[in-house]
Amino acid sequence: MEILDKSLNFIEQIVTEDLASGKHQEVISRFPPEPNGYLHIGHAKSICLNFGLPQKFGGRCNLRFDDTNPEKEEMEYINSIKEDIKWLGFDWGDHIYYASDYFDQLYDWAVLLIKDGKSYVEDLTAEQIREYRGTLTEPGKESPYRNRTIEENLDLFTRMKNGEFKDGDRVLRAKIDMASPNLNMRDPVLYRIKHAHHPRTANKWCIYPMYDFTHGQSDALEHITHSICTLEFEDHRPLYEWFLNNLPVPSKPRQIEFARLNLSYTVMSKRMLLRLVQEKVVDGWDDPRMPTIAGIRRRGYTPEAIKAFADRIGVNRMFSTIDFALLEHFLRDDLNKKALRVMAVLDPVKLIIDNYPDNQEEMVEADNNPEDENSGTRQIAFSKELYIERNDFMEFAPKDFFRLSIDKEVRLKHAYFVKCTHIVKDDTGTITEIHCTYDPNTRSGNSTDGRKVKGTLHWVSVKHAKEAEVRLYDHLFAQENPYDVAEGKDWIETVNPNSLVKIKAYIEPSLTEAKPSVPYQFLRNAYFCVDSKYSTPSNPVFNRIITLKDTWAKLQKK
RNA sequence: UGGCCUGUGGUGUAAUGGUAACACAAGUGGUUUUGGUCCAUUCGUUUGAGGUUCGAGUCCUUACAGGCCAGCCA
Repeated sequence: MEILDKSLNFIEQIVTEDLASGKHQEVISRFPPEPNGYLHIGHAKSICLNFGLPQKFGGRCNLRFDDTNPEKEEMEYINSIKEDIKWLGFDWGDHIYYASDYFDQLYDWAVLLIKDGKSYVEDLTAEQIREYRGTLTEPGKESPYRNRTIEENLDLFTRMKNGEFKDGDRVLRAKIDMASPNLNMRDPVLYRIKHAHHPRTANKWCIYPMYDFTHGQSDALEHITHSICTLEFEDHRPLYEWFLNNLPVPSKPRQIEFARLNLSYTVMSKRMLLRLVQEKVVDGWDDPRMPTIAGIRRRGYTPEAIKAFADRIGVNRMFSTIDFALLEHFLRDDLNKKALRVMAVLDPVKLIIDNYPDNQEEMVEADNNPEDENSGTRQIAFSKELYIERNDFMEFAPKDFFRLSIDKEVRLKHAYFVKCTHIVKDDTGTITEIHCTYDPNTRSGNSTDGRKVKGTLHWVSVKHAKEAEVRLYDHLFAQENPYDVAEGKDWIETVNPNSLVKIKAYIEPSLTEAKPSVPYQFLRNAYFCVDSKYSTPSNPVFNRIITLKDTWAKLQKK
């Protein structure tokens, strides 16, 4: 067990107590996704928790697909989920399971419940069941079929399994308490008829167990010690325990609920994410704007940043919404350490050094990452004509503008000091050329006479630069809380229309060899990575992972 | 007008009956060959009321606020 230098969250405290009391020798958790969509950053929180516990206290975490609803589940999702968990850096070893592995056992237990007089076949329609269920404030009433004989129930349930009835004709229900203030205890449905092809059991079954009848027993079969789920299952805990207490299960797991992750400027509901995909608001589940693991991976987020984030936000039972800026902080923190610094100009304007020899070019040395002394240096071509960022020049500059202006001197990163002499504009008044002179004695970026400059600009050599498509991303939703929409309005209208802007940029030549998942810092601008889906050597595409903090932009807004 | 759960800076998380701490955000200074990084600094008596106690963010009562539940979804 590793040394715990940090206070324990409430679940870790429970685990610590269970280990200390001898109730358990190790912690066995499980991550139980339903393969009906892609995993998102909210799942990442759960994955870090469930896989983190055994890493910290000893034990293991099973991966278990909760595949009890064949109408919504697909192999594509199973595969993506496995890939995403691995990418985050977690390993389930041999412990991969499927709820469908337990369908036979579950069926036997359903029969046992019938024999014990604790469950019955229901003939009422779905709508009638709803009417009989009562409301939040009124008790339900018992079904006329509630007191069928055991023999009749057995016969009917067997015939349900044998496919003698159509979808929806009958269900199997537990016989608990129609007057319970907890709706989940008002004779919950255990099995429903679905003549559907299942991704794993194919056409073996036409009846499928409900979540409630599956989850706890699956946990018990796997000897899960702590079954961690989100808060909305809190009301299901009495039912979870009812099954464990009324069935001869091999172990008694404990369900513990925690609050799911909410993040500002995004949504975490699989239903909503699916709609964004289906209506092509985004470019698939792995669109770099999506909060899915696949999306943020393609965007260039790192597993380390996500894990540091998950660690910081903690685990509790309070409803809260985390500031997206906190996730961005951990991203920047990690990228700052790793990203190679390169130069690229996203909104170019030509800078011409009039006193630099026409056909001369020279190589200047650039450090790859000042945060990493082992990252080395590279050579960059410098010449008479360069591109710099349009917003690094201002014709009429305020005194706190450190960049280039007429008669002002700045440093070209890794190269020379240049001083602007004049500019050239076209008919519309747009600047087309910025003319400068350079000081040959400032090579590598420092003066010999002690002269200082306030500003340092990045640049690329016109002659040597390559073109690339650059995709600039912003929050997928324009408002902090996408759920906050006026009555009658559709949440999809809150999607940020500027969440993706594609531009053409000039990059330094070394970047044509960039590989996906390797982060770069385009100096003074943002972190980028090659897009794994669309980038090719001849047409490189870069995704903006996240901007650098920009104090100047902040000042300008005032 | 049922049941269950939760209330600590702007945001999120600690403090396990004994000096309210940390991170993010925001602001202000400093350093800097990235207006990045880094460093320093400012910002809350814990939802309200009552109670127990030498002592309460922590325990009790109550009010208020927020969340979840009436799928043959999970």
